[in-house]
Amino acid sequence: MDKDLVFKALADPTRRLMLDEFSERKEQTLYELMARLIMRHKVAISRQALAKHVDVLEEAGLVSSEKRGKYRMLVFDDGPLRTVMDRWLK
Amino acid sequence: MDKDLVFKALADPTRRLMLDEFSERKEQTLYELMARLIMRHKVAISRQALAKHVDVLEEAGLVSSEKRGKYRMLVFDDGPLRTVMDRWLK
DNA sequence: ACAATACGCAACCATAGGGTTGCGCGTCAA
DNA sequence: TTGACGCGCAACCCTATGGTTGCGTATTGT
Repeated sequence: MDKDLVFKALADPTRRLMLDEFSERKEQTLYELMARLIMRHKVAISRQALAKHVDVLEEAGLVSSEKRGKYRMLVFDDGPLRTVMDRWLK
Repeated sequence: MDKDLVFKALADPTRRLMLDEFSERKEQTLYELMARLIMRHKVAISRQALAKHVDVLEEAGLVSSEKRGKYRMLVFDDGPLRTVMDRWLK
């Protein structure tokens, strides 16, 4: 696990909102996620922009994607978050 | 405490190295900190650049500065780090 | 079969942010 | 008092990155 990629993923407020949603629902399609961001957080964002954010979360190991038919199912993993902060809190 | 500012502060690798040093020595002058970054982490950085990073850490509440004569003493506070991750880890 | 849908890819734009250089101001020791 | 040192401020440069638009591809339901 590359901690730098995790912090890079956490740097953006939209991605942090995405993690908020994932912490409540571990599995979501990209469109479900977008709908929730719009409705619950009033985030105006395009599908492509959101897909880019998903890519960043994937590189950080916070999300894994799984092709299901024509949908791309996203699965949250909070593992990296649990380990990344041990650095300064001992 | 503004969590967004904390994540912004954590976004840069140089600032994370600074926190590494602060977690070992809570009080340091700017020059002490610079010397440690250069020696222990081989970071080549100017005083002004480092001062900017300190400003960001201060805005996040991770560091407070105290004027002592002509020196600026920096004091580390890990409080914000301890609370900021509760968001997704429950 | 075919229209709608979910998606990936690529080019492009605009801004944020990390870094540098240059200057000036206090502070302190000789 | 005067020179060296620690620092703040401001202008500038360059790259990373978040966002958009446009197009092509694959999958699905009717």
